Amino acid sequence: MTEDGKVHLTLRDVSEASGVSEMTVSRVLRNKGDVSARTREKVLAAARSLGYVPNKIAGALASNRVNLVGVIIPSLSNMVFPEVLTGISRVLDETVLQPVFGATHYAPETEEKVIYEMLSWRPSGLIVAGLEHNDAARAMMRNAAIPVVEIMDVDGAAIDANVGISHHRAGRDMAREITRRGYRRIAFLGSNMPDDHRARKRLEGFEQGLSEAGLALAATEFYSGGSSLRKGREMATAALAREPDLDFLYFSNDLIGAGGLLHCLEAGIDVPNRVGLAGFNGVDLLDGLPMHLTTMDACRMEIGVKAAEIVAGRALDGRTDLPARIELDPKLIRGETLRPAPDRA
Amino acid sequence: MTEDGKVHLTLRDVSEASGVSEMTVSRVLRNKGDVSARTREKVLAAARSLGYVPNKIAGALASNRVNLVGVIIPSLSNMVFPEVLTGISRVLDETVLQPVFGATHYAPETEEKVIYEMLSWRPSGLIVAGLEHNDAARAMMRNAAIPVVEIMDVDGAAIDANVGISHHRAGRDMAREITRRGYRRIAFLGSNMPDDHRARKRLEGFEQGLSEAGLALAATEFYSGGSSLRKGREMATAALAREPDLDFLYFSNDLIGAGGLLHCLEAGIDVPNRVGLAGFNGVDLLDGLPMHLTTMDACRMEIGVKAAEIVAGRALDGRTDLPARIELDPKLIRGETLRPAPDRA
DNA sequence: GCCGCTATTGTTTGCGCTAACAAAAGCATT
DNA sequence: AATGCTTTTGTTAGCGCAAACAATAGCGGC
Repeated sequence: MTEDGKVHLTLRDVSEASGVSEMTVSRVLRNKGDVSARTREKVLAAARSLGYVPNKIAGALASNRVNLVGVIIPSLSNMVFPEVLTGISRVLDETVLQPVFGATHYAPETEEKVIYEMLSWRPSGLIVAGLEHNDAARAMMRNAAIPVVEIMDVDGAAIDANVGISHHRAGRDMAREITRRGYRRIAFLGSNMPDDHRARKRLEGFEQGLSEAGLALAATEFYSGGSSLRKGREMATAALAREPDLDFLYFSNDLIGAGGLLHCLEAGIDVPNRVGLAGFNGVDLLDGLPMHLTTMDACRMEIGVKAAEIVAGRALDGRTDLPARIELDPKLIRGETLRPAPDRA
Repeated sequence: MTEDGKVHLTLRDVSEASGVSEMTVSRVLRNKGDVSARTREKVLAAARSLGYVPNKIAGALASNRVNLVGVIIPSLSNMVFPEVLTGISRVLDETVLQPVFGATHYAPETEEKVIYEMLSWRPSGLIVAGLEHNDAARAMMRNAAIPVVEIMDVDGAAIDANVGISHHRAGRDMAREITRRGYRRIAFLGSNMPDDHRARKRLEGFEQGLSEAGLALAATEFYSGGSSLRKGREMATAALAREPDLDFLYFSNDLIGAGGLLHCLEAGIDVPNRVGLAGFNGVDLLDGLPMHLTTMDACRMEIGVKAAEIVAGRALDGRTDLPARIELDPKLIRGETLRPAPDRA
């Protein structure tokens, strides 16, 4: 079947092969407008036998509509984002829109470039992780005249719409849970990436929560590069060596938290009584460790769903009634690395 | 600065603002052809102050060149693929090409749709995971007249170029290592997805390797859904309950393997003497477990790099001297869950 | 068979840009 | 100042498709 020879098949080829006008072919292939069943069959048969694939570049230019949604996140290898992407896909799959992904690697200049590239394809919407962008990026998104949803974080001013959790609050709430349970010598262990604003905000909120209880961080430990169990182990080891009387380790994510937990268990430390631990994210990949790590769910899937709903609703249905800001509730997952709370009246 | 008002800025707007022709603006923004420094400055200033973002849709149509490379993989949330994507990005970042990702969720019809969508954007190349595709997908890729690289797997016939490892061989080699070390009651534990052809090939190779030693699988255990430590634990528990005299558990990936390992350690089983374990992939995220899991490196990063090099070399430099098939060597990572090999003459 | 409709098909135009070619400007040499 | 170059800028046409409008076919009622 599938003739070669021609390098680029166009509507004209299908039109000639089926004996109708290009416009009719176009209508058949897009299911747009009325076409008689007989003609439709003829056209589809011709298109199929030629192996014709429509040229969306030309279609987009002619119709001034591009059914793409740019999704810009720091990293594809961070376990945090796949779940957000799943939420986005789940919603967009029900529409004509398609997500296109770009990664910034936590670098503002890279983010600017990625946004520029995305916008140069004139997408129907943009979903961007975080509220921090450089001026150029911010200006481009403001001028783009498409729905822009900033996700993950709500601590700051959004350009357009915003869906996420307050990382500041997440940190503060965790601090309250920890202090309320009687832990007093508390360490923070996390990444030292200056552009991981959400981790920074959690730390700030955490410190605020501690200070409300009259406490300050007893130790901090930072690492660079990607997370892994090993990094968590090393940090826990180092922190406990330096400050042996620590009684709580708060990690900036679950993977390093799990590593820290493994270290403590191996070292024969009584968890959660002698030392408690907590992470962040609610990564269920890790469910299955000897002990459930205390963590806080970041509502990742739901963030993706809500963000996609806003983009789809606005871009496709022209809805203007959709919320511009959705703050979700990170929920504490108690696990077994946090002592039970004391009874209170 | 950035004037609003106009919804769509075009070259003409920049041209009028800077007092030169559209063509000259186009040349400046693409760094193409000679433009005097003075004109260049004028144009760039105008473009910047207007907030102009070129329209790649129009550019691509006019030039018949689209600097995108479609990358089609089963899943973004499988820990296996981020590393491949990293390899691809690393190479393409040095070129004008940009990767665009699509996920098939291991469903051939979804794959067909994703390939169709990708091709309708007329990309410069395609990188597709696996060698198994339905007829329509295969025909489209054959007719696309662009470089198509099938990755991960080399056990089968490729459409165009092919980079990967032999999963059949990986399974067989692992069986040889295991039997050589004296394990005899061996179980396979993996996913039951009918369309995970690479896992299937590993199992087939594994069985062949066993039969060379006069053995057969003593047990199999399958799961559905995503991998997690918990799944691995459950499968190990179930397999050992059913066949208490098993002395080896071969898992189809590292995550479930790690779960199995945690179960064995907790149950007080002597690893690797009473029971040995192995996984597949070489996921270094998990480095940091109480014991290093034996596994086999799937060369994921290198697969991405080589595939991208082939696409870039062919699409950009018109090179025809690039290899059409690259088989990489999966390397055994011994870890500590496999007994030492007996000495041999 | 003619009218007036609706269902179906066709024609023209232009989306915003770049390739190819055309023209003009700059500049040293004679 | 005219010549022959190179460098810089402009003009024309068309990429493949879909919107808007135009035309034709089909069909029932009289």
